[in-house]
Amino acid sequence: MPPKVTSQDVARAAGVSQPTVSRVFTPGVKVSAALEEKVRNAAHDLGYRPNTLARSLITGQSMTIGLIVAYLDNPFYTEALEKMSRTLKERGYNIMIFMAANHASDVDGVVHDLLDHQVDGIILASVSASSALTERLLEEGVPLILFNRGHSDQTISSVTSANHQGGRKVAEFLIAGQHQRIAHISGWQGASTGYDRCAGFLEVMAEHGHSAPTVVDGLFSREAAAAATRSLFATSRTPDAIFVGNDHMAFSVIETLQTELDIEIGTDVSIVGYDDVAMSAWPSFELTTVRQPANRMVDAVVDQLIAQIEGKDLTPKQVEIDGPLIIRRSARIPKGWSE
Amino acid sequence: MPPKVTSQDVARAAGVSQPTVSRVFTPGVKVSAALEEKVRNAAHDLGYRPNTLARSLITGQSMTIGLIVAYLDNPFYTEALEKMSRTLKERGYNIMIFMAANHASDVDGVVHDLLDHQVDGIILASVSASSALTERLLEEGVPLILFNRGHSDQTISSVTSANHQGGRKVAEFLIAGQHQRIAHISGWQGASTGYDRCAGFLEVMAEHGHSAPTVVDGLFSREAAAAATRSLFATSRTPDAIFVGNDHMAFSVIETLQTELDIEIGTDVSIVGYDDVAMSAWPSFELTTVRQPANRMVDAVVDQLIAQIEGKDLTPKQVEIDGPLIIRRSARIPKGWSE
DNA sequence: AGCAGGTGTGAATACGTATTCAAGTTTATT
DNA sequence: AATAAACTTGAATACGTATTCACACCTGCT
Repeated sequence: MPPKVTSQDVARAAGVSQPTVSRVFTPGVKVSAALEEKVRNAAHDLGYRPNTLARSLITGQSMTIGLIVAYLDNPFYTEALEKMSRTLKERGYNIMIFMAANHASDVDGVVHDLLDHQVDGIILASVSASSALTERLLEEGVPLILFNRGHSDQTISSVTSANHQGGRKVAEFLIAGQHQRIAHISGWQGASTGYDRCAGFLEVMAEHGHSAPTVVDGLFSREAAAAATRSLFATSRTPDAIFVGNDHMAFSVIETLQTELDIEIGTDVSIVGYDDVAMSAWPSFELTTVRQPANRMVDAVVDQLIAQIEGKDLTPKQVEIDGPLIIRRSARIPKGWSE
Repeated sequence: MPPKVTSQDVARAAGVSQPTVSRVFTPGVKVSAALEEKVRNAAHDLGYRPNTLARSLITGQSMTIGLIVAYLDNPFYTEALEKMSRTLKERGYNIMIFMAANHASDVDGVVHDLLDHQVDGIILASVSASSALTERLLEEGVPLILFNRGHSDQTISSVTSANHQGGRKVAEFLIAGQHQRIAHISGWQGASTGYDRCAGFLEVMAEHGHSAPTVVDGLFSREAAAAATRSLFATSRTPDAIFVGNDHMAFSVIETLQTELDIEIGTDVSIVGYDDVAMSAWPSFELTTVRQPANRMVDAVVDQLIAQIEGKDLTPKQVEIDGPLIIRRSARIPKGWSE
């Protein structure tokens, strides 16, 4: 194992000083063409590459973003993860990733790990943070953004889709479709995404005189959603439409209806989901759903985070990105609405 | 933004020297109980946490593993990713992650990024490395392991399932089921996983006198697999069984058969996949498939990688982990085989 | 009491780089 | 041609920690 080659070694080989080597590899710093040539040649011959750790230690910039993510079984997050990785890499940042159970205590511990590694910023994908934690981060000057999760107090930045508006769209669509008994298997009510979609949905329902539709919490889980489905159909007044809090649960609902209850989707019962993950377009599901534009959401997170890092402007900002209702076969289509 | 609190600050506050503070936070180093108490109190009061960058710079251990992954749309890899994250964290390591297109050139660039960050080891999940790259890593003393991909020359470590054996199992199962026209939509033949499964399958077919069954490369892609399915059924001699190179493609094959060709799965045609991802057990698919034990494979990669890091023993090792055939409804069950 | 051996601590240094500062060199200006 | 201004470069230093080394201290032995 040969000793690592350092900027000193390159300097010696090129007959210049160590700072000159450093300057050659620091963008935006001028070095005469002659010396630059010599340094680059020497560096190439020796196989020199700058040590990022040493660089970060002195600049205070690690060029690393901490990413904490839960629910990786939901393909929406893997799509987002992939996009984040590409986008951040394009902008020169690396990702240090952790999976977290959704307990706040767990998240706190992981965030401290990230801080120890001097990350320049933190993205929380579908997990929330304790306020003790966000205060600490504010002190430390490390920006934090929630991805696909809002926060009650406005002191913390987030990027979500327009969940309230999306819930409204679904209710309007189902009501226009002449459905009489519309139920909702919601996302986890402890999460803003689950709560806001539900609230928007209920708002429109009330506006149209559908008082107190049945709502069951599906907890963003396939199993809970299947159980909720069974409970909805164990009563006398069975639904003719179900708005499901995300696609991941909707697939489970569809399968439960088809397999266990022999109910036909799109005719006997209309199903509408939320997210528009790739699987929603699969022939097995053909799921009508509200699109969360993962690409634009990721761009927004990255833009906002980097702006905060480089601008040192930590004023929180809540971004909501609107998405259309994507109409497929899983729900009856109202007259005059196009597929 | 308050200045970062360093070990110097803690030393001053506790009335000791900086090295003493360092020793308190370095496991396996003795400090008298009295001083340790004072240091821990001062550290707690000031909110001190050691700077991992500075520590890594001097120890030469970043406690970070580089992970490069492709095909994140295949749930097998997200399951593995989740497990890797948890396992590595338990053992004190962090993950720096990159998504890579499957071009070798792309991978080389990313690996250099990782080396610049002084990662202690590298895992390549379903991507392969150029030999120029592996030589460089060997020089550098940074261990590399391939996950779910083998390599022709034996100089590089890998963890895979027993793909050849798995391909054999499928062929034996389908032949025992009295299938007459068995075809194979293979995984990408440029990848060892795709190739080995195919080879094992063909071997058994030949042993039983089925000469030259139809094989089409599905490239691990849903679209290519759907196209392959159509081409198989565009001929006069249509298959009564298809071995598909992984589950991800198998779902696409099943949907194409059901939706476009109105063929019933498990009766008209038997489908067998490979991986046993969670989705295979979904009621919509009920896919018979060879299980790749993701947990055990991840444990093997992590064990092997850490052994190489800590033992500095870089002798390559190829690990193969056997997995059972999981029998479900997507393929006719031979007499005497239990579901 | 005297000395060998062990233990805990601080001073000094190292890790590999970016940056400040002063000195040296070139270019522009009158 | 002389001086001011602009630009390059190297010496020295800083980042925050872990580790070597020497020293002082305490223990247990003859």
